[in-house]
Amino acid sequence: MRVRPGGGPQVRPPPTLATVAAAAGVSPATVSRVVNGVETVAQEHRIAVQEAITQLGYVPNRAARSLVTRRTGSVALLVREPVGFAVSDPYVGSVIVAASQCLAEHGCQLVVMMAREDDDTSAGEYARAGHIDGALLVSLHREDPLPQQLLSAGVPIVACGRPPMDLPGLAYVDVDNIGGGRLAVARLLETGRTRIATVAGPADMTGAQDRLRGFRAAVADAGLNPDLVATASFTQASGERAVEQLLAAHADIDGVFVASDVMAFGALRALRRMGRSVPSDVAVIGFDDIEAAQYADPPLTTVRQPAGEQARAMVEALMAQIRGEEPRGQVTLTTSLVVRESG
Amino acid sequence: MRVRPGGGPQVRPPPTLATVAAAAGVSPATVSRVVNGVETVAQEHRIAVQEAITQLGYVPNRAARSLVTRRTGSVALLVREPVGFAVSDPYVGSVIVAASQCLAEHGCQLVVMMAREDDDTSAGEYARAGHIDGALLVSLHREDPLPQQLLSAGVPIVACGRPPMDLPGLAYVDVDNIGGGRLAVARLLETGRTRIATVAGPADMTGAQDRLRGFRAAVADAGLNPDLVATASFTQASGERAVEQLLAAHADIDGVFVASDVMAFGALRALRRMGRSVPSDVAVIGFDDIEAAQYADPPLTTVRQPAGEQARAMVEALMAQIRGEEPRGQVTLTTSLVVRESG
DNA sequence: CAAGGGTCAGAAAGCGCTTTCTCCCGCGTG
DNA sequence: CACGCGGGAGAAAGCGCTTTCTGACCCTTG
Repeated sequence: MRVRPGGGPQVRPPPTLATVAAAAGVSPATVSRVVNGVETVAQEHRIAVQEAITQLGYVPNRAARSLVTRRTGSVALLVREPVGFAVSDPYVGSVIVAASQCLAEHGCQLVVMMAREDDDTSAGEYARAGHIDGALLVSLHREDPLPQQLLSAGVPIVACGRPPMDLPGLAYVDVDNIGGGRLAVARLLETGRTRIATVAGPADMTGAQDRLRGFRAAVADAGLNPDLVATASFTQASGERAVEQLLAAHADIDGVFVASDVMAFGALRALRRMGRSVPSDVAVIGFDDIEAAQYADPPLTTVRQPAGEQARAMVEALMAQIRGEEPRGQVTLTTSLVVRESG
Repeated sequence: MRVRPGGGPQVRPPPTLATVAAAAGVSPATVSRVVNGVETVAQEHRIAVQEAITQLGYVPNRAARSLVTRRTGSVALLVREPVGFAVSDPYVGSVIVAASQCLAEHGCQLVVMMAREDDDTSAGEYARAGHIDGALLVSLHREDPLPQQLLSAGVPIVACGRPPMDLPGLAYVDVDNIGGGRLAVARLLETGRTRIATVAGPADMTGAQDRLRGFRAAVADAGLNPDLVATASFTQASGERAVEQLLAAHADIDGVFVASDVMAFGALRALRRMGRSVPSDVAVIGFDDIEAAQYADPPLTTVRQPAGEQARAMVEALMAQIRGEEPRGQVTLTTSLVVRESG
């Protein structure tokens, strides 16, 4: 094919290393050295090359580079969730944004891949095809074979949150969910609540279970009943339903710890519908501190997890692994209480 | 470097085309033909190669392939917005998810890049470095030089929504925002509203302006005052403020068209705080039909734009361009009204 | 003045793949 | 029987880059 058939205006091919070398009057090797910041190049040549580069608008071809260096400069973010969840959950969204920013500082790109029911192997193959230097794993579920696959293929990975399966070598960055649950209960106790319930997340996600553990421990410590528990699935609708059930069974509940802000929005709605005022009748405390929490009605008191910090820690851990350093393994970040009006 | 210094378990390098060829007793060229589905290979060899591939777990190296084919199998999604917006705006999120799905069906990956204040050229360079077959542009602002850059570099692009700048060759997929604005007003009129206001989006975004145009036209057609307009920035907080201002200036407003669901949530909150009940005192109609709209209190009546369809159309248009076909140029999808309880 | 050492730049060998180009072989045809 | 033709497979030439190896040159030193 000499000319693109229906293609638009003819575009001349982008300049290559050789073009630059010719323009600067040096060898391709020298240009490569300048581009890669190798020190042993005479000042005079360095300048000539740099001028040629800017003048020609040269940009190194990544495919060619990665073919020889075995590094691609991109990192995958694998969301192991059947679609939509990732982007519909604001906390995950924040992690994605922050990770993307942080990777950019390392000169890396983020490739976002979501799980697909019909083709569960594609992510693994993609990684193994060498199109990626490493991967960030989000929303892992217990039976997912992917982490094991990547681990044994030697692909550097870091999980977001403590993974639900038992893989000793798997690095992760978690937040202190147990402590977060305790924090919420402590606040409810402080404000004089004595019938404290919780809306927990799914049973196969470690974060959700840890929050529940923290809740139970703190409530039991206070000598109260730790079994006012309803389970939901991190969506607003499920949170709404869970609170309805809780109040139907125990009309005297005066405080609820809801394991995510999005579910807490559902909880607020259910309470309003059932004629309870927040926080005077029932206090509500969420988890995440997503942006919308401050715009809820009333503004949501919540346990803050540091999305940005978590993303940053994950990226740093991953970059270290990619550089071949011994991974630091597991990191846990602290959570904190943000007091607003709901509880 | 013979051995990775601190690296984990030793991993043998992935099999190459040559490995497979040796195992199958054919030449590398034949393996390549089988992998790429070229017909002129004897059945016998084809089978031998396929067996060798599955047995060795061979995955083609994308960098090597793209070096020669000049195709990478990945497409960028460039969000031209200073961070966070993309993922915090559920509509954009839905488009991302749908585009990613649709691209996967074409065997392509999505690389998500957000604008960064400190390095505005990186996206353009990345694209020109040949790491990408084409790009989807989201949230374009008027002064953005990127589309022009990509266009003249010959990179196939498709914009999400009609672009705010004048670039004849730029393909895009828009939704009928004007019609959507009219739809909302028609509904408000139907339910007997006579003092109809709107919360509009930013002035430099075409979608926002088109919705406003539709609003104005329909209100004027009905012989009502088309100037009850407040401007906000597509965030919940700004929507809340805008409605406050509207009601402060015109206490008798009985219907509001809010140009996005997220802003409409803010509007609902402001109305509640100001003691107006929805929809009996003031009807509220949003735009987007994001998932949360049905969980609002009251459930939000809204103008639906087809996120999935839009993403799909964008991807198809882009793939056509990549294949070198004459681009179909501009597409506009219809919007529809989803009646719930708020208006 | 010769030998040794240190700097810096070019030549060239690939990285793993696709894609010509070439060749071989078996067939039908004049 | 010689010839041409075409299907199918291998040889080999790169794609654009990095990196080792080699070598030229200059400076220091005995």
